[in-house]
Amino acid sequence: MGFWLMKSEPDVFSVDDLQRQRTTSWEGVRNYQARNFMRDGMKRGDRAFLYHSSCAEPAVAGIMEICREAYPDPTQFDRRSKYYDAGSQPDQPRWLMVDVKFVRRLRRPVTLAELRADKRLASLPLLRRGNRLSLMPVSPAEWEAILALE
DNA sequence: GCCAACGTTGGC
DNA sequence: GCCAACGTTGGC
Repeated sequence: MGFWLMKSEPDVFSVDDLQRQRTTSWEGVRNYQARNFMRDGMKRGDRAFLYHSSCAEPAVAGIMEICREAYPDPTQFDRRSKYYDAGSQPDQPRWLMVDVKFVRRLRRPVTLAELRADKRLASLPLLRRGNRLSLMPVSPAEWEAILALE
């Protein structure tokens, strides 16, 4: 089983929203490296942390499960969507998404500051300076280390 | 293929 | 709102 971390701005989509909806399509990934992780790495049953970014207290907030593997993101073909991509051809979609389902909230949010303070997480891409990946793999050891902080 | 300009991300 | 860092674009 693989482990991941996926960023979301809570103003747009938060752990509260996921808990309410139970499941959601992870639309709007428009970065090739992140897309490749979804396409080549994410498998049904994998677990992912939901991380709140661009907010007052950036933190890992919840746990999700990948419930559908990568498939074309329809928003790339929707002219009214902010994720519309005129360069993507319907017979050769450029962007993919996965579906995720709510597993549980963390007992309390584990903040970015707490993650930074933990030596075991030193190589987590999230903590690297200037990192802009919206979705990244987490090693089993890192997964456990983060859970130990909640 | 290089690289400057531009747009976006995301912590603070 | 600021700004550093990075990815993308497009002229050459």
